[in-house]
Amino acid sequence: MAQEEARGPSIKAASLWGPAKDELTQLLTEDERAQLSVIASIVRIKKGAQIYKTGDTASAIFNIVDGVVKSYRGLADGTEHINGFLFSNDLFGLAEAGQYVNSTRAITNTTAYRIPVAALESRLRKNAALEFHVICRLCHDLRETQRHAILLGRHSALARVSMFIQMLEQHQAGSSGNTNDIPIPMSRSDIADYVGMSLEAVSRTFRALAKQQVIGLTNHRLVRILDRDRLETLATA
Amino acid sequence: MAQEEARGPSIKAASLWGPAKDELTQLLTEDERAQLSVIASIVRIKKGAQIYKTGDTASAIFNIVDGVVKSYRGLADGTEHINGFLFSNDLFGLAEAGQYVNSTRAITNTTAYRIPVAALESRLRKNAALEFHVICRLCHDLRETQRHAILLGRHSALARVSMFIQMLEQHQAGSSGNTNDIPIPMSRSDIADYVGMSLEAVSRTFRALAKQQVIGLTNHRLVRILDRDRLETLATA
DNA sequence: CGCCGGGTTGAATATGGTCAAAGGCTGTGG
DNA sequence: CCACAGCCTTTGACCATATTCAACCCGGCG
Repeated sequence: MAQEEARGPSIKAASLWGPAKDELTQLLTEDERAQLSVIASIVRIKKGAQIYKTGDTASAIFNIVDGVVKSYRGLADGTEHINGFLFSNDLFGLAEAGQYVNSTRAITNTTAYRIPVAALESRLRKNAALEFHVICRLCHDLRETQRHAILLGRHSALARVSMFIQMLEQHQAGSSGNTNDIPIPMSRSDIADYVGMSLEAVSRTFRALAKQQVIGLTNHRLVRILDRDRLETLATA
Repeated sequence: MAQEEARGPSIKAASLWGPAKDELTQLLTEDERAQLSVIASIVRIKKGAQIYKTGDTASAIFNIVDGVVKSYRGLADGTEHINGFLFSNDLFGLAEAGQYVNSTRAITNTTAYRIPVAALESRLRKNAALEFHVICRLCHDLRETQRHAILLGRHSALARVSMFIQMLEQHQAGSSGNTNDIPIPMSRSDIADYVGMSLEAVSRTFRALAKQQVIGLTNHRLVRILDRDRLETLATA
């Protein structure tokens, strides 16, 4: 199939009431994407650059075209908790009382739509259909955050890392053709801050999975799934 | 002040763009509450009763009038992960592909509005203002789930339980007058499944906090905060 | 070619999990 | 009204696991 043209902001999510599908569906109509294009601007963020930080005035939300972003919060004890990794078609910029809740930083070079909240809010208040699509997306994010909480609640390191790999795999399956090769754009340290373990434990667990022939590690940034069934067992049990 | 009359479904949340407040604000107008009353019915759920379980056909969402509900998922290894505890003015019944994502069970006797999704969706599609309020509430839930994930990411038992007590305190501050006495409606086992520790560890940690004079434990279902500063320190550091 | 940041590995330690048993509250039935 | 039974909670001892601290390795980049 032909590559989808860049027609404006794109938001995908699993359906709330429709039939179960593996693929996420585009929530926005052509018309909505065009409307949003008018109020949006494209921004390019260099790898490693911070986009905004907790407490900044929340003037816009972002919709990723391409790249990977981490959403995180600095904790009082100096550590960093990563809420989630954001990919194409994701939306970020959640605010509370006019301020961003989390900090965000580009993990790879990233292109995104920047949509000012004022303009967005006025569009939303007039357009019930568009709002409904935003609701669908928020439900999707809520489910994903709940899955993250389940991951963090697991007691075994193998279970956590296995779940993490599965989540990356799903994201990969959605955006490109199904392969067993999963690129790992983030560092071990970022993974550690996401799964709630020390970076050494993450490293050890990856190696343990490789030794058990569950995954292959050609280099630290590429995982090949060798035994999907066993990965599933480790992740769920 | 006089007790608010029961005029129909009630949804509260922290504001997205307004000024920071301690109290949550009522999102629905009198008119919206009246509209929702028409399509909603009141249900009473006995303590300990399951409301629905993961995979059930999602025919309605619920809005708690009074009582406490736990939202949880049974895991493959037989353990139970609790996503959150739900109180007055909370909304629950999140679905994916027409099925409930989580299971829910009443912890105390509970009264709630039951709102069929079909009727709700048709109202939403016609009423942009109502939809906007739902969006606000979903953002609120998202932030709360993110806080839960932060709690689960903390490595120390004292930090987790301290954060948990703070969360209960906030909920208490919102619904009744500010006192230092916090009723604990859920069992140690439920707390354990929420904070990701064994129930024994939860019990030990409560006792440790009591021994350090941070909290007082008149009985296992009532916590009195003795040293709020120290609790804050333990929770954040 | 050598440096530097991220990744891996190792050993000692601490923390919470697990197993086991006793204590206390509640609700029920005599 | 009291006694008992069952469940939840607490406590203790031991053990498994991940953290910590530290050294080393590797790969990429100047």
